[in-house]
Amino acid sequence: MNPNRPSPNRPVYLKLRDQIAAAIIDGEYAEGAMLPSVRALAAEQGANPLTVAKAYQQFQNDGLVEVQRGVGMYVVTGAAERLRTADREAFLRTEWPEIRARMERLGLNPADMTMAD
Amino acid sequence: MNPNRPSPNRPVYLKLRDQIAAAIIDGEYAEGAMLPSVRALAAEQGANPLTVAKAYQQFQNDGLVEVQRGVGMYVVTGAAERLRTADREAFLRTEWPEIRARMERLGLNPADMTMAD
DNA sequence: CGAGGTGCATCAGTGCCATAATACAGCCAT
DNA sequence: ATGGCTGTATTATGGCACTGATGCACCTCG
Repeated sequence: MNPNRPSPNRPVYLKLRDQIAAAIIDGEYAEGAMLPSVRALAAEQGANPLTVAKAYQQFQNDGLVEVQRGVGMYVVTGAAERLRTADREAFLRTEWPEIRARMERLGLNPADMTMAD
Repeated sequence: MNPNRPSPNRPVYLKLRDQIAAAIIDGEYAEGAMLPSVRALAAEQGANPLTVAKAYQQFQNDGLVEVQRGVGMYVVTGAAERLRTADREAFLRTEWPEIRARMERLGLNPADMTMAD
């Protein structure tokens, strides 16, 4: 019935990526700490190690995690802050305008939206 | 770099569906009026007629448009209102909580978000 | 009746995603 | 040194969603 906006079949590696990013921002994966091995996280999430690796990859490309080959992947210091600010900017620039337009069309006002919906 | 939340490759038929829904809500496709033929809209949007048909299909399933075989598809009376209310409810129930959580994580507050940015 | 417009069904092709099974390369504690 | 843990590369395979092309059934109008 509804527009079903969030893509129905979000790829697993993207879900994992979001989930990991959230964990870093929240400090669940503390800076300097080693994040779960691809095999461990794969087993925990019921996914394939390669899929987890694919999710991890983007973070190392962005220099947010550091790979110590044969040891593990570690969260770089300052990763949480960098991640949050970059995320926020991207959100405001690309997502928010659409959301705002959508809400306006539906007769909703963000300013009126508090904890209670 | 960023989570890239809105699925990068949003399927065409979903984009069309959103676009059509918006047109109905805004009255651009008036109630009782016939909406563009699948071929016409396909040509205009540079898409495949089948893709447009797929976008239209959901509206007829929901009884928002009426098909006169061999003639065209017409917007049912009351479609705009029904569509908006259903959309709004769905938005508040499924999308908004996620958006709110996401904003909170990024240190944003909907109440502070006005027309600016 | 015939031409041109409708929606709709069918089949096939394409690309991304996820999985699997190995194998390799590096590090570390025992 | 050896076993066990890391990440990584390779190749192959299956599934699924999306797209594309064609043809058919139906209606309207002249």
